[in-house]
Amino acid sequence: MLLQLDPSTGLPVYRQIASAVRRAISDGEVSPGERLPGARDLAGALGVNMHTVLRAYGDLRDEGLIELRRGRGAVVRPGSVSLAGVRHVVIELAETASRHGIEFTEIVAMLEEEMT
Amino acid sequence: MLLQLDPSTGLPVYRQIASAVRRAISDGEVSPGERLPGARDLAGALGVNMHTVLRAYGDLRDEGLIELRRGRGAVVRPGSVSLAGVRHVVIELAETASRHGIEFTEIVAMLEEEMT
DNA sequence: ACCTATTTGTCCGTATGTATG
DNA sequence: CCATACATACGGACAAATAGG
Repeated sequence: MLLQLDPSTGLPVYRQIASAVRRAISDGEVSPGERLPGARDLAGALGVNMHTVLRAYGDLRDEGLIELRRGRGAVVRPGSVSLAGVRHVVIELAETASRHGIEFTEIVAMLEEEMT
Repeated sequence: MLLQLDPSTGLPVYRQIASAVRRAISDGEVSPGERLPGARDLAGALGVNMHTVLRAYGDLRDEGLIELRRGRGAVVRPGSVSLAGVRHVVIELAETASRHGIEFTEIVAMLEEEMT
């Protein structure tokens, strides 16, 4: 799993890490059951603090993509492939909407039409 | 405004037309106030029936992107640039969700987290 | 202001394919 | 396998809006 940060985007580092992991799961670079790199290792490789990586991992856990247990590290959960792909587009939509100043309720209305 | 159909996708022609027009608006190839090609002309150029184009135009009108009046044709509405961009991502999300079998309510929950 | 020809979307119906029960 | 419903695409006729003289 190759991971790259881009300082020019202005996006928080922990979000960039989470996005990169989501993409890796969605693209099948890491499969359910596999372990992600340990927080210390990844932090060292990226040149950031361990807690920054852990914040990203925590978000991914809250989204249901990975399991996080002391001693075992971060393990990709079954079903995460679909979730990661969808989550990626959800985030893209949220960013697009806020960029254009469109409200959440309006987005939901548009989505409801489209998903009928 | 150049428009191209792809028969291999299996997507309904009227949807392909609507998508292409949305992208053209979003990319600034046509600006608010400008006229879209008449339904007969565009249909002739694409080799489809006039009503197929009109169905696409009707959908775009329902989305608030264009105005449709007989005698005058289809005119791009102000504010359509933002709307077109957002709508494009909304459709992408709807397709991704259905492909992965994820329900509308679940998508809304994910979106709410993200847009807070 | 008037008339008329043209442009253009709207409304009627029809055929075909594709799920659905 | 059949019937039903639905969506897609096409065709012809119609009426509103527009443009030119």
